[in-house]
Amino acid sequence: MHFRKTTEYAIRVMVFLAENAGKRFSVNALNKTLDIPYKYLGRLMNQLAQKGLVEVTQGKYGGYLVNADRLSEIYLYQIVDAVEGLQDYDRCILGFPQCSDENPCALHHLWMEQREAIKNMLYSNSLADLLKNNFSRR
Amino acid sequence: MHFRKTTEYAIRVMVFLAENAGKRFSVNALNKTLDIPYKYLGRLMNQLAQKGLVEVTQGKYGGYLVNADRLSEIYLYQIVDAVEGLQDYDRCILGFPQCSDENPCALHHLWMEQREAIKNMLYSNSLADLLKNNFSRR
DNA sequence: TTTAATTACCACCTTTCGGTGGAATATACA
DNA sequence: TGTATATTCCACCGAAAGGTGGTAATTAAA
Ligand code: SF4
Ligand code: SF4
Repeated sequence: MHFRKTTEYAIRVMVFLAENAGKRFSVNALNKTLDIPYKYLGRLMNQLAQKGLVEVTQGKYGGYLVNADRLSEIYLYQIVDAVEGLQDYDRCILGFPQCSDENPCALHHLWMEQREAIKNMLYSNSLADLLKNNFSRR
Repeated sequence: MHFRKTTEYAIRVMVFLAENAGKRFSVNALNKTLDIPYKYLGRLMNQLAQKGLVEVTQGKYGGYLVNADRLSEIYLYQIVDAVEGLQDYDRCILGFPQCSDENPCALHHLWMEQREAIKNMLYSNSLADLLKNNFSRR
């Protein structure tokens, strides 16, 4: 029960860029401060740029940044979605075809409760919320 | 964010055996009703048996079972522990070395809340609880 | 216009997880 | 004692995730 390593990397980077909103960082710089493998990070940043979560400038003195005025528009679920997709959050633990809220297996309620809590956390917190330590929970 | 497939398999089997407590099932029988690859399931059952979560009898008419009077002793965390270990549940999402409850990153509180909720769910529900739909949550 | 710093792209390697095949061993019972 | 039905064990296969290397394209500025 965990996020993929790549997802952790992505969150790490995004939180860092949010804390330094407006400043531009090269992969090299990010690699040094964030302890994520250089080449892998490069690929990841490219992905995040293509999904529109960070702005990129190429060439010398180029790099990645997230603008301060976008912090409240970028939610955690978008970061997760960009790297590992959101499918798993609607998939069931036992995967029986016949099941539903009306015809649940022994774990249904227990499991749904946790899943919904996590989904809710991802959907209700933007980067701005994180920085404010303004954690909305419900 | 998901359990390993193997963990799902394990929970599936254990819940099934709990629902049919006392009855013995061969891998073949389990494979047919639970839709888990035959050989892989065989290996998994062996693991569960070695961890003491199921009783096994070898040879003809042999198979696996869980006794009715053990249902209240077998907790979800034991099943998870038996197949994927519990390490991930104490590992942090960002993995910075300097962090703690006193010196948290922007995600700390948010993340800990979910992690603890899941751990609590695993630690406070036995197979007997599942069957009773008697979900203790705190 | 050349150079240095940087992203973009593509192919490949490694590790881990899920899955398979086959033979050895155990056991009930005819 | 022989046979059928099981588990057990070991080695291997395949797919997916994580990670690396090399080179082309892009850009600022000397
Ligand atoms: S009842 Fe719920 S938890 Fe159980 S298998 Fe169906 S969707 Fe999954
Ligand atoms: S502060 Fe908490 S969430 Fe953040 S890196 Fe440390 S342990 Fe993880």
